[in-house]
Amino acid sequence: MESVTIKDIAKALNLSTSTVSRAIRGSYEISETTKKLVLDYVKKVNYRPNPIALSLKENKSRSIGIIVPEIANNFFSNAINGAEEIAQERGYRVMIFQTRESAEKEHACLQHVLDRKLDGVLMSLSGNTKDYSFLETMLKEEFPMVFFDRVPHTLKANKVVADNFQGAFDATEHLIKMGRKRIGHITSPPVLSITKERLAGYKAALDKHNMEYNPNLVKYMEFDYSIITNTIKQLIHDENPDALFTASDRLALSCYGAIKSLKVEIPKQIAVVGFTNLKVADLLNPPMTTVKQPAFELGAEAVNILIDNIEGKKKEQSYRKLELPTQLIIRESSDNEAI
Amino acid sequence: MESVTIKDIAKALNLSTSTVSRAIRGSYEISETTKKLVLDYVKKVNYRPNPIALSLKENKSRSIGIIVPEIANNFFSNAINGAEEIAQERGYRVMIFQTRESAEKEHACLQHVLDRKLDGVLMSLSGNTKDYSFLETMLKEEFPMVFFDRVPHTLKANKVVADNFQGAFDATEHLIKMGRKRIGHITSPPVLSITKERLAGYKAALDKHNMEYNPNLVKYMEFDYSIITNTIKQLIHDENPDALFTASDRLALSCYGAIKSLKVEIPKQIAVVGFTNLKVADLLNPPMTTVKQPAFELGAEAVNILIDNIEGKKKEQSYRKLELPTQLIIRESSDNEAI
DNA sequence: TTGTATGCGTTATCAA
DNA sequence: TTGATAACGCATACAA
Repeated sequence: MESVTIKDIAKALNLSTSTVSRAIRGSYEISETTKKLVLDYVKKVNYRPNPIALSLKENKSRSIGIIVPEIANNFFSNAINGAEEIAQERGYRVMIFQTRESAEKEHACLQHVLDRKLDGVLMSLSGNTKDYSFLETMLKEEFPMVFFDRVPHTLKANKVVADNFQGAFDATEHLIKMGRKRIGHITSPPVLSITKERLAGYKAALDKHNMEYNPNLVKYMEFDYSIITNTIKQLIHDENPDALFTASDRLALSCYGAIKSLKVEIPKQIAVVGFTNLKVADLLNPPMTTVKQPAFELGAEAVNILIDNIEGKKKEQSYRKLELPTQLIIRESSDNEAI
Repeated sequence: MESVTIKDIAKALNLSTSTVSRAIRGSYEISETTKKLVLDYVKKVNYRPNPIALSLKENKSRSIGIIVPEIANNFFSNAINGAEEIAQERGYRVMIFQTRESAEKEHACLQHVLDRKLDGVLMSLSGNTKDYSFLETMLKEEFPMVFFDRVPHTLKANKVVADNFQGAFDATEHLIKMGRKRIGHITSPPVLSITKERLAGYKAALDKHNMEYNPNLVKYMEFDYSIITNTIKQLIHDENPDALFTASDRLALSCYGAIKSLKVEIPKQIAVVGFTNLKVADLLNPPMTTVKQPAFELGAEAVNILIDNIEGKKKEQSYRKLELPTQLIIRESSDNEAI
């Protein structure tokens, strides 16, 4: 796949490379006739500027990176879709990276973003990232960066998140109003911002309704499937919860699986509420009550802020934190009618 | 984020850039002492070679592209995971692109792959790609390329697919053995290879059991959700099928939705069999019988062939077609016990 | 063993 | 208005 270069064009047209370049870039310091001559030829041979050469020269790429823990996850892939759509509109390419929940891989991805001279990065932290020092350095050097969903709570940076507190609050309060007394909370690793915020919402709802917070009812989960199911079973066995509020789609599905395998009935014995935007929530057995997150919008808003940042539209080092509303969608898995 | 270059190192160490370059690349034509000197300094300042400069010089990137119709699709994201894992093992980076089922976007992605000097590309065709001429050109120019899942059936090329014929045959025969008489087939656009192969399997099973093929029971679907549900409802109304075999996870979920909204019971009135590897199939109401595709393995095998190709291990222009087995997983949605 | 010079594709600067 | 040249970071052919 040999590609035509400016040099080829110059040779063919008996011009210098600079003239050709000028014609292509639409510089005004050039005669209309030459310009037309070049442009016609360009079209004819389907010349395409070499983005690698441009990147080398300009030290930028008109591309942004998106780093997520896992693309085989509807929330993240939808967020990516939102981001990509806006990025494209605004003339940027997108490079997608996944960390598979590994802090090392995350670091490698960031390095790659820098090495490839990407203009900025959108990221959601891995479940094992404890050390923010590299992120801090990048922020200090003013590398354009926006965090979404799983954000580093101790760092000053642009952040776009769902209203995790309110979402968790609504879900928990709903369960309380449905008469549930022992509400378990299955959640993500404690380092993540979403974990803390959702736990806070859960606690606040309990508190409002004068229910005691019982730490035994809260389980933090790593990303190992086999352990997850067993832990949930153990929790059900030990603590006899009458409801489970989970902090993610993945976990909610694991709950369904664990509960089913115990021959326990949803919602009769245990109600389940997820935190997700899974398309299938409605088709599960029973249909799952869930806190809907605006994944697409999250990605879209985040990339808008990022590109504003890249293009210097930020107001002198002020960081934006955007919080998008969640929505509780009530279905049978938490519905007392079904009891 | 200013990065250290070879020139910086040379200056700091009072050496020439070529010496530094040689030390880093481990050339042997260099004294051990200088080598150590350079390498130590390299480590100290955390020098990282500029991949852009390398790409410009070498006209390759040690990166491959993966073009899929949609990443928010479990089958494709799992295939990507398989591909990425192997690619990384073999020292290649992966760039992910999605076409959103648009032939134009697909062409743009391919152009980008070429412009960015990626070393090869793994691709699954969009549902609207009718014109293979560009692909043909790329193949003729021997650009390393492997198709997977949705492959161009008229083109000589490397292909990795699931055994779609057998999978569809097994699914249909299973329904027949369960006593179903009017088996509908909801499938993807007719241009796709998977559509043709799965239809052939469906027909072959009917034929084997002396059942007449009725074209009215087959519906080809584009990628517009709203229409899909209505068409399925219409089919049920017009043709009164007692089973639906769908050619994808997405379509199977739409069937569930449509059937539910008609207050028809699965599998009592209509059995459903999907073609998918959806994790949730087991948790649906009722659990869904499905033809499992080895998505991860598909991606992994495809990338292996691709990299063999890139590294010149291919046997003089012979194309490989790999067909991976599928597996029918029987659950309640097609089970007569439940009737 | 080390250094110098060149080129990859492009644009900016300066000269003509 | 056009052309020659340098530079971006790197590897390498060639010279020393």
